[in-house]
Amino acid sequence: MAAATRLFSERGYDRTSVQEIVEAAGVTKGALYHYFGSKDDLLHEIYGRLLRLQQDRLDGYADADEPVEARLRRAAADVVVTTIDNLDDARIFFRSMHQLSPEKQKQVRAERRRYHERFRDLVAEGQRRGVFNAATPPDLVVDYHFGSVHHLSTWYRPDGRLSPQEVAEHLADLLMRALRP
Amino acid sequence: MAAATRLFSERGYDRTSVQEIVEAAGVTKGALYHYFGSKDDLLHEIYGRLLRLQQDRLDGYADADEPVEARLRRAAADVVVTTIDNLDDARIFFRSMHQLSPEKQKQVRAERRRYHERFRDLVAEGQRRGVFNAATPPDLVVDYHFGSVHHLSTWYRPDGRLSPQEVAEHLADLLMRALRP
Amino acid sequence: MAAATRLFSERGYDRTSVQEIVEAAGVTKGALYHYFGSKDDLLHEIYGRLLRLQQDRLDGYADADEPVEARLRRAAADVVVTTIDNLDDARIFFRSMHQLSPEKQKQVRAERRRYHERFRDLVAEGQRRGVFNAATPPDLVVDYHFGSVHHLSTWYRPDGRLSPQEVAEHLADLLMRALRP
Amino acid sequence: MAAATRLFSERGYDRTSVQEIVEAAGVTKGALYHYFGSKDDLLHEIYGRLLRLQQDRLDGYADADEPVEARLRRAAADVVVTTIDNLDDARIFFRSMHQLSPEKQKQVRAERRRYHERFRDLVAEGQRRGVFNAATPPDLVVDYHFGSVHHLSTWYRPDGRLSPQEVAEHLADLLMRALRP
DNA sequence: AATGAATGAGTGTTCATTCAT
DNA sequence: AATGAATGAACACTCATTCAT
Repeated sequence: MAAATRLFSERGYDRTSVQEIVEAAGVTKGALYHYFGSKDDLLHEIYGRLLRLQQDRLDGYADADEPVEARLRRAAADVVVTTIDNLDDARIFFRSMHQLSPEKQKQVRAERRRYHERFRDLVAEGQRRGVFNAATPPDLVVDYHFGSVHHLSTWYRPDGRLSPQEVAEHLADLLMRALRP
Repeated sequence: MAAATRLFSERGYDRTSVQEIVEAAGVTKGALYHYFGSKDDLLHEIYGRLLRLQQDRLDGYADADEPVEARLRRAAADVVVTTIDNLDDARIFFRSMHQLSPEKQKQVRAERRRYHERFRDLVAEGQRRGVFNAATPPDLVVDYHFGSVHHLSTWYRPDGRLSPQEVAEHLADLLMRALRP
Repeated sequence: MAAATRLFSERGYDRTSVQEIVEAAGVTKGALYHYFGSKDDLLHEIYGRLLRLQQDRLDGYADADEPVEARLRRAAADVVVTTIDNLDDARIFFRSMHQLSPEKQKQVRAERRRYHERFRDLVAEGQRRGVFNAATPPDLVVDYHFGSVHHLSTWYRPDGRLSPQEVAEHLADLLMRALRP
Repeated sequence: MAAATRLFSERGYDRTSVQEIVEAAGVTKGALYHYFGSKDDLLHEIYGRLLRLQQDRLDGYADADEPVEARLRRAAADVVVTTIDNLDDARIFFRSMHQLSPEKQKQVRAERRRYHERFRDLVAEGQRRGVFNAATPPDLVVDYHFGSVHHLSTWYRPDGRLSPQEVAEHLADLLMRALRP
């Protein structure tokens, strides 16, 4: 999976052959197919790994005993750091969704929706409580923020000027300022 | 090109065969290759078309004789509308960049950088004049906004609740609020 | 024809496309097909040109009023010089015969046989007269010599140490020595 | 390889499709490409096979404990027999060299040069010892002889009047006579 | 558990030739 | 006389997957 993740991220799912994966991993095709039913399965596992990770972290922040502003801010910043820390997974996630088989795509979409909704509920809660500006539909706020998270895999370079934490702080600041009443 | 655009957007560049394109377009392979040097060339043309369109529109707004807040707001909203109006192109743009040949990719990146810089200069100008919050590096502000534009091709549905203009107003509002001093 | 000759010699007949020929010649496909019925025709013309040239020269030497040794020697040396002077044609000749259409191949073979026979008759005449060693069948002597002529297109370089005349003298010497009684 | 050899010899390398090879061999394309990296590879293997065979035989004769005249004569005759015995390989060799990829061509040329040099050294040795005529540069002598060997694939027919051994004796005689002091 | 030879349908691309203009 | 768009069959090669061992 590590080999597949690196290769999928580098050249894209369709441009990576099973032969290249097994060579990079130092195993044989037979062995790969013994553990994964298909190439598509490999991709699905990568999706699952990232989705579980992000969901767990979001749940942790959302359930915390803090004001909603603090909870949203932490969650918004954390997803940035986690995405940068798993940039290969993230790049695959946003680029290769349509290359999953329809049924697996459906499943991934469902998990992603759960994630989106949890995040949206934080926004909606803040709007209800009057601590956030209610002019924008909360779904749109979430898409606004996650667009920028998604976009990280396009422009972020580990050797750039800003650390993951700094980027996370800036992006969380932008979100929180956009939500000021 | 219309047939190719639709198919690339639907199933992705690598999943679309030249055979499918020519069948959808009602021409023969020979005819296609008479006008386009390669499949990659087709993709490049689609990129060029969208890039020119967006650049022209941005230039129009940036050069206008208005306060910088108004110019940035109009540009930020317009790119949303234009993206939604060309959602197939946009989906291809964000998904298939890495499937372009390296030299064409370089060229596209250069044009995209020009676009980014023009937009960034508006942000920087507002920050210099003190009408925008200067806490966030202007490049990051641009990536924040364009992340959400990029993301549109993932979630926006023409039959959804919000019209392109409404989405554009909301997203531009979010940006302007995030930039309030 | 000059463009085609150069290209056929450089990359071989099958590796040269009609498109490349017309581009090199600065004409269009339509124009080429106006004057030549097919690509194969072009090749045939090149064959014809060289065959006529060599046959004319051989006839000139064979008909001369000299002892047979002198006539053979001159003919043997001259074909070397003429081949080197038309090395592109010669390379095409020996390499691409099998790429001619069957009927054109037949025709070329017939002309070549005439050429071979004329040369062979000189050898046979010398053997009858007792000035040449008669141990070797004259056809074989001709193939021996023409093998080396054929081979020139493989190894001869215009910038090499030996001039065409020097090579010709050496090869004619070898032949004449091999024919000493 | 047997199927490929026959087909390449019959219709030429470029005129033989991989499809035809696999059909003649009774295997599938996939199977062929499992063992050979490319069509070019197949050709290269055929070259290698003939080159190794000829080099081994030449080395055997050149290293023998005999006067140089005898060693050269045997080598010169043997290459004729071996060439006739492998006439398909030989025809491919002389006709299709330029269809090999540049780097493989380079390699083949290098091996061929080794072969040429070994042969040439026998000629030079005889010239030094005074048993051969020294008027002709030894490289040219070798090209003279190998031209005729090369040429065999053009004219020799197994059902002709002369057996391989007879042809070999005649051609070796011609060479030895040409080299008499 | 693991191998790797084999499959067969599919890929993007090329090309000599034609023909309406 | 000349154009160049169009054809359509062919090309070398790839690849996810299977399966006997």
